[in-house]
Amino acid sequence: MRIATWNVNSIRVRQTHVRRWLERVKPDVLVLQEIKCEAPNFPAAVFEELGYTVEIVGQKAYNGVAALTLGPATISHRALPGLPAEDVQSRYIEIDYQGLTVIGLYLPNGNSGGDAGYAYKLAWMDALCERATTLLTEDRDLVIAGDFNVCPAPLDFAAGTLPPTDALLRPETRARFRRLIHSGLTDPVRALHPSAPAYSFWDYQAGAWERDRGLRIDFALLSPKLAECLVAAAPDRDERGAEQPSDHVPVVVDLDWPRAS
DNA sequence: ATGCCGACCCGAGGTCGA
Repeated sequence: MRIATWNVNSIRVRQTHVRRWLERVKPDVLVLQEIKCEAPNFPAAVFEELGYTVEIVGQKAYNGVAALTLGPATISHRALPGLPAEDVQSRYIEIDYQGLTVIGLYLPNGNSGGDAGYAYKLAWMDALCERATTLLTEDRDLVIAGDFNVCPAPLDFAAGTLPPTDALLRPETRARFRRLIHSGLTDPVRALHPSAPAYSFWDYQAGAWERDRGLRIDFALLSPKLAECLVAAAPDRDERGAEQPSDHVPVVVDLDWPRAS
């Protein structure tokens, strides 16, 4: 089982990149963030031709998430349970696929909108912790993947790229990420690569890619039984060097799951 | 420290991202 997450920064601009990547890497599941379009404008046929089922939680211009699965999947949630009903930002998708529950998310950045913008990020993280706890209590085999907009530790960002007050670094942000991990989830990239930066994002500006001044903010967290099946996990850095790339690269996790024995 | 780039809206230039 190969599971991947990718913030594509517009699926319409990046559809050829994603198609080529799917043909090369052949994940069973790919969750996408920042598709930046409503469902009717999502180029679903491009991926359906490759055998993927496409589930979309779209939004015009901003945000928007989707899940591509090899073969059928069932969408169970189009918004994060526990958020106010009037919240219209498309940042969450939850699907059932081959016995797995897969969440794809685009967590609020929290640097815009002043105090209210940061409070929204924290409320979002609180609701996510609640959702994770609920699903883990139900003993689901769970993957929570996406753009978390959190650098959990100093190793996860190049020195000097972010001020210490940045919403990706602030203590309240990191405490909530730790709470998520402590609920029983494993960060597979860090588990297998304890001392590698393993960045998943490089800003378009200031030569960030050329200088390797990146951030690790995209994750695919695993529930306990899935973590025991971990085989490989890494960002696909090569995609950042492509022509007209997204500022994020895919993060790919391989699991020996379901186990034969 | 920062919006230098790139995407969105539209059909100029403002807004957003991390």
